Amino acid sequence: MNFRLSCNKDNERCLFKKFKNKRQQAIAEREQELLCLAEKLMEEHGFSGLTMDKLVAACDYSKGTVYNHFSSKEDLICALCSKCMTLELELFARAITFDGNGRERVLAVCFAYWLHAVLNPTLFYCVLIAKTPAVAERASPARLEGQLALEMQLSDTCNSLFAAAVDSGDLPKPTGLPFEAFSFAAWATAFGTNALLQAASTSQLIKGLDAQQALLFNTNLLLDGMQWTPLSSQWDYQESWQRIGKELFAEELLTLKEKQPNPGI
Amino acid sequence: MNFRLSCNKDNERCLFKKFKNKRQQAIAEREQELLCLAEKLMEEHGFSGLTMDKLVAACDYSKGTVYNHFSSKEDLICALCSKCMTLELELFARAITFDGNGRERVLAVCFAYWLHAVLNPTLFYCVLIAKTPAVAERASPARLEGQLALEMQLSDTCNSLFAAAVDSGDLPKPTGLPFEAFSFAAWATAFGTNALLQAASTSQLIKGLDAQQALLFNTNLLLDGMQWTPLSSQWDYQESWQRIGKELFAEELLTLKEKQPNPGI
DNA sequence: CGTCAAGTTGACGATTCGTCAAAAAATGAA
DNA sequence: TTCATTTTTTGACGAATCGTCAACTTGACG
Repeated sequence: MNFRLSCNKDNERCLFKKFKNKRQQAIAEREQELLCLAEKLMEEHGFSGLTMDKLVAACDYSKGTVYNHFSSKEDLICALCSKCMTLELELFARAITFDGNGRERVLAVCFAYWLHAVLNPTLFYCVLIAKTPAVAERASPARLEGQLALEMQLSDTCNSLFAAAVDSGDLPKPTGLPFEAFSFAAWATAFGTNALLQAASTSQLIKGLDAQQALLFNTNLLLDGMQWTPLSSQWDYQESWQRIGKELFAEELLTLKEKQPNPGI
Repeated sequence: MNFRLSCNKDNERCLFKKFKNKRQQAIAEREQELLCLAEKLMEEHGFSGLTMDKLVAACDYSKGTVYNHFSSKEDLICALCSKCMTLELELFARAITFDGNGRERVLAVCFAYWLHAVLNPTLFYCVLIAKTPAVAERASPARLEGQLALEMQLSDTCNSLFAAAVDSGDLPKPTGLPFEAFSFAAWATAFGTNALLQAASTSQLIKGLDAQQALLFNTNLLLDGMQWTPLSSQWDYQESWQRIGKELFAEELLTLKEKQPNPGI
């Protein structure tokens, strides 16, 4: 039974929930409502503006009820982190359907990752902070479990792209290391680039670099290093990048333009 | 005068300080003392264990005095972040003296970066957290300025390696982008790898990967992608990595072994 | 010794966190 | 419907934390 719950076929899960107890569903909906509120609070009043007391004041429920959902402030942050990863997962699912070669699909995932980070800077930070011992230590076990499951789904999504590339021969197998090492490298580079660029907007250190350009550039370097064909010298990935934006994320890019009137250099 | 203070010739600065007011120096020393205490508190009681009240209780000074040093808790965290970067700077300075080719020196810097992150996990997290808007917003302007200066010194150190490589012809100039783009890519990859591996030790997601191996592997991929000669296929960088550890960081590696009895796989 | 600037102190009010006994609501049997 | 039982909700409360500030101490200097 436990096993069934943790499987990721949403239909089954929803049916199960609806059948057994509609009460539970109302609770789940309320949780989403609270999470949206929390996100809004964070966006408005900065990070430290997110307070349990404020959340209680902003919603129609009492403190006890809120604490029924989130066992602590840290648990709430982890919940936001999970929400973030769920959104990412959806974007990634769209990204890997991109009509192109394998490398382009990886770029599409990077595009999605970057887009999500820029559109939801607060949530992006939540993921960072949720990894922090202070937070992880105080979150509820159930929440951490859910988080781990999401992480695995995310990395599975990425791994599938690399596995396919190895199968098709576009990407030579690494010697002495599992092919997941490739996948991890790409993830680390994308993550590091996004994180530093987000932080850089604070510190204004790397002014000359456009975020999109930097991520595309860095990823291309890495994939070239893996000798994933076609190499960046043999293919116009700049154009692929544009095409990814147009064909997969037109709507999100529009939202982005509304948010930031001046879109880079 | 202001300019003189912000220059980085330590001698001048120290002399200036000592001459003008020995009182100031006592204060500076006390600040270091408080920072060490704060770090210890964080290590012992987890991240949220670091509390202004606890720091006050642990030291011999009153709350007001502590607040004379750090205008807020966030300011204290930023101070810890600066301490972290200062340590990194020292390690990097040692790294770039490595007796080898240019790529090896970059690896040495990566080695130093990794080593520092593993030896001071709490401080490493401070850097992450200090970038967070919540923290940056509430830190004192002076502190942020110092932090920025340190960041610039760090990136200058890295840039110098890449500039030298471009000059010597080992590294082809990037087309259409400043060569700092290379430096940034390496930084982002190293940062992302370290951060994810630190977090991974929490989430146990990437069990099969050894941290050192992963960082060496990822960096090599990236530098190969840049076509920085000699490529990893033409040179045994695994051996370079070992040599870096032996020749530059023997002492630190010993400390590491004492901390972690089981050194990877 | 007296004066004044600089530095120190810790009590204090304001927030925030998380708990828990009591009240309210939902459930189900008679 | 009625009433007992279980589940959920409530908000007052105590403990911890943050940051302030008026009073106090220190030490430099004439």
